[in-house]
Amino acid sequence: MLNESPSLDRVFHALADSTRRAMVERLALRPMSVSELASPFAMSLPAVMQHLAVLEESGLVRSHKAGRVRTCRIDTETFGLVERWTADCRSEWEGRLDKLEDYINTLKGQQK
Amino acid sequence: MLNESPSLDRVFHALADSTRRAMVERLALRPMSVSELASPFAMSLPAVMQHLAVLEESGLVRSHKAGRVRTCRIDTETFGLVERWTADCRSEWEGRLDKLEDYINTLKGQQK
DNA sequence: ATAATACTTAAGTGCATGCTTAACGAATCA
DNA sequence: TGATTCGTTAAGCATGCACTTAAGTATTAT
Repeated sequence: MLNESPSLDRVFHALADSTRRAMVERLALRPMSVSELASPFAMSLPAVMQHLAVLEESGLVRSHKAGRVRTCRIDTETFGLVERWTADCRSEWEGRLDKLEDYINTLKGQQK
Repeated sequence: MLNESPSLDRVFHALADSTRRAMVERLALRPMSVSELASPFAMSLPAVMQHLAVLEESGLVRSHKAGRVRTCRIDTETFGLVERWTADCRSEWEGRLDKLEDYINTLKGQQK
């Protein structure tokens, strides 16, 4: 706990932008080229490239170039980081609630 | 899909900072006052307050003041937003992989 | 009444982010 | 070969972010 985790910083930051989330959603459907990925967005290609760079640095997306076309795909592994962190938090407070419930049940038991 | 979702923007942005994640982790253990929440961090109280404001605006944390002490607690509901978005993405690409697997199985069937 | 506690507000600073346009590089097509 | 297509690099700009210090305001304790 109290982990600095710069990689979680990068992943959450990458997902904190609706354009980048939409890119991730598109890539969840299937891998695609940069220009196909960019097509629905009302911004310049360089802007899309910068978003793509953020996604790649976070580990959420990988890409490789063949000829003049770069194909991008989701890296499913990095998604696990987010899922794991949220699950850990949840289990922490649910554990706490369970203990509270146990305590209440103990009180009820004593009343009888 | 292709949802703008400013609330997801806010939630992910709130979680994209290790101090704020640590605050969430602390509050997952139990509700606490601002100064207790702030105690492990090597920064000024106003800085902590600003992080708290970001967390509250995202919906991840609620607080109320009694006398001179403000007590903060996690709002578990907003966590669901993150869990739901990631689960939706995952099911999208897993659905795709299932379909690919089906297709491969069909090919195998044809070979026999 | 005084002092200490617990937060709050305001203002300022340096650096990061999300775009833009303009120019360039390299692979494919006619 | 010369023109397109697909992507990349560079520079610049407005805005936002994560702090800081300094100076408040209530509340509670002595």
